[in-house]
Amino acid sequence: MTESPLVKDLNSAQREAVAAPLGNQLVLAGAGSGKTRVLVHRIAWLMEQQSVSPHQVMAVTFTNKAAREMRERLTHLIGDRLGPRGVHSMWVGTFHGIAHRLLKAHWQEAGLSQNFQIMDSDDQLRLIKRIYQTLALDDSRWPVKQAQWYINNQKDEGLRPAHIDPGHDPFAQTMKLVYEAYEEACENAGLVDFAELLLRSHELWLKNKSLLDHYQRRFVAILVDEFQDTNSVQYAWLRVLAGHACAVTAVGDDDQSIYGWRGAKIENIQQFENDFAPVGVTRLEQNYRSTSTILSAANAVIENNFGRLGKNLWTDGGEGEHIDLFAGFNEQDEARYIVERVQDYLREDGSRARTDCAVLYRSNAQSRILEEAFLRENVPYRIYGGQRFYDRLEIKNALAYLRLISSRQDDAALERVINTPTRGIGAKTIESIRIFARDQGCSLYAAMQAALRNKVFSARAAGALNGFVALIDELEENVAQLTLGEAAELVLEKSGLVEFHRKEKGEKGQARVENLEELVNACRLFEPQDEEVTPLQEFLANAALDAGDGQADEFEDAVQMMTLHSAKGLEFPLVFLAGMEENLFPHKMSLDEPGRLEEERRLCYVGITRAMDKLVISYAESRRMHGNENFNAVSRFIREIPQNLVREVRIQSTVSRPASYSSSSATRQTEVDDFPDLKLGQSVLHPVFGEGTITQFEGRGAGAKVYVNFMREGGKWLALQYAKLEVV
DNA sequence: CTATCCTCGCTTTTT
DNA sequence: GCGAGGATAG
Repeated sequence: MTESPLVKDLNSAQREAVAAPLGNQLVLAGAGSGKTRVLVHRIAWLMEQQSVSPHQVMAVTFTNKAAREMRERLTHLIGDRLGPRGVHSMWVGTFHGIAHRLLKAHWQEAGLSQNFQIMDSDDQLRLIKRIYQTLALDDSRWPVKQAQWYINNQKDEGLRPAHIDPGHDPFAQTMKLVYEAYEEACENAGLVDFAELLLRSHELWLKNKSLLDHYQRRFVAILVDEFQDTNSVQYAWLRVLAGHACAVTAVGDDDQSIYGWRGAKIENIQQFENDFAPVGVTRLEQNYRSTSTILSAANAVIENNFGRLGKNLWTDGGEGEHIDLFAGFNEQDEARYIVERVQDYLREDGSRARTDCAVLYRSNAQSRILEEAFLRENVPYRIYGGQRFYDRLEIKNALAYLRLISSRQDDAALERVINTPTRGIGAKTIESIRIFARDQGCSLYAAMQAALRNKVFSARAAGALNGFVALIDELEENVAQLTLGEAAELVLEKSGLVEFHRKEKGEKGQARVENLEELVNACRLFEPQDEEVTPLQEFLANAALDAGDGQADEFEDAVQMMTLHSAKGLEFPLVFLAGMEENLFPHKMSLDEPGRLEEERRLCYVGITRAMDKLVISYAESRRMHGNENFNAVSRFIREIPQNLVREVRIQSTVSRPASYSSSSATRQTEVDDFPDLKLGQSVLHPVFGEGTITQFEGRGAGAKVYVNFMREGGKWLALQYAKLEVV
């Protein structure tokens, strides 16, 4: 093996992966095993030892964040050897970003219009809704969401309407019809959805051999991150591009495949070994993140899955602390405990930060209770995920104005803003424009102008429409001479969007105005890379492909809250896994199929392996779900963790949990036997009535009642079994 | 056109 | 139980 300074600080497995000969490589990289490090070093090594030049390298990731990180680390490691364009001489990006780049360069060959726009899933849904109207389809029989799901799935599998044989299945027949109409509408409006980017560029290569040949010659080395998340088109795309001569390095972890539900195929890892043979395989199993206690728990849980490629994480670090397990009386109790643990953790050592703590949960709905608990104790928190910046209503409206200015054919954009803010163009007027456009086979904007010329509208509607056309024309004229930031500011002012949201009552309007200001700011900071298109066009494409997360309050020291899915790839010294109950995690939708249950288990594995020093697992014995009280059993995943690693935490400062369960009975009921912490004169907290004092007792066991004198609400009798009293 | 009521749905999410 | 989006009345 060549001794290069590049591989000096790597362990032997990493070194083997980095310095493997120029050929196809599969790197099975466990959680926290230095996977990105290996990818970056592999690129450097190929350049140094195999004289691969930067522009012969393509590195593909799934998220913009991962692509950004890779670029940064490459610049850090070999920035001085990358030439004048730095890291931009390589193609480093997401599957979608790279496909977009190809389509922009070869729009003619791909059969697209020159200024095609990328449509996000929201626009896509609106478009399909409109198609439902033209086809007069019943959306209660065939939900629109399902049609969207269907279309995206077909595209992810590489299928066009022509490939689909619906047989006698009325659902498939209808969906095929929608899919066909949808394609036509996209074509006419110059719109391309996410899946289309990949499918279209894949087809481009297949039908244009000389173009494919060009790229196959160009790329000598292709590296793919998170290979277990690739779907069918992505895999096919890669296989075509790589051809027979290119060296592909695929890095992935079958145990961390958690996106099967959106088309990712773990099988692609095994498939890779066949299709790209000969393939060298290396395993990265040494973990640099977690204590051995945490790793043992993770290994034990994932062990229960079948058909794994096999991998066992180990560390030469210490054992660390036990995993704590807390049983909350209900979800409020659980949330309160978590907040308390965070406060203790910070109090123990002044150098610790709130960002060191993360609360992970299975579904977004769980965040509210946790949020309230943090809010009550004035602990700053930040929720990741949820609505993304560019998905916010006000931002989408603003972008739609910019899109319309940049492309008049963009019907989706026109529909969004023609009457936002309201300017007296009603549903009827818009409908007649739609009909006109359909008859003429032109864009809505063109139809509107033609209809105005033919004077088909009432004086009022015509006035409003003329105003709108004048506005868009005026904006376009001015925007051409301004910087992007100034242009955005002008558009927001003149369109009346800022004014519209300023007048909105409540804090919501305020927040929206602030978001719009943030958008102007993003425009100001935007640095165009591409000289082929206008900065505005480039910005719009970027906005469509970028979640734009991490906008506000990024630097505030706050506890991190997120779903298990969004935690993938991150690490925290202190991790809470909340809501570890059957039906919630594993989710009840995943219980019937073994494959889906295994995916839940992998999700649990991902969660456990996020923790560096300390893991706290919790569940609630009673939980309100969709308005009903549920008594869920303890998650099977908890039972899969060896007992000796776990310390059960008893409740100290709260109402005791119900003393006994009759575990034999199928429908388990909470039985209240006694509440040792409750006595006369005790101060208690009620979730609705607030703070009060116990002044009387009545009854025992399940029928026990207390009389509480509330500070705000006065005295009330409460059934202990139902009232969620907390000792203060 | 806007305000309000009502219904619906409800796992995970990137691009 | 809660929030979003659609339908309906004003």
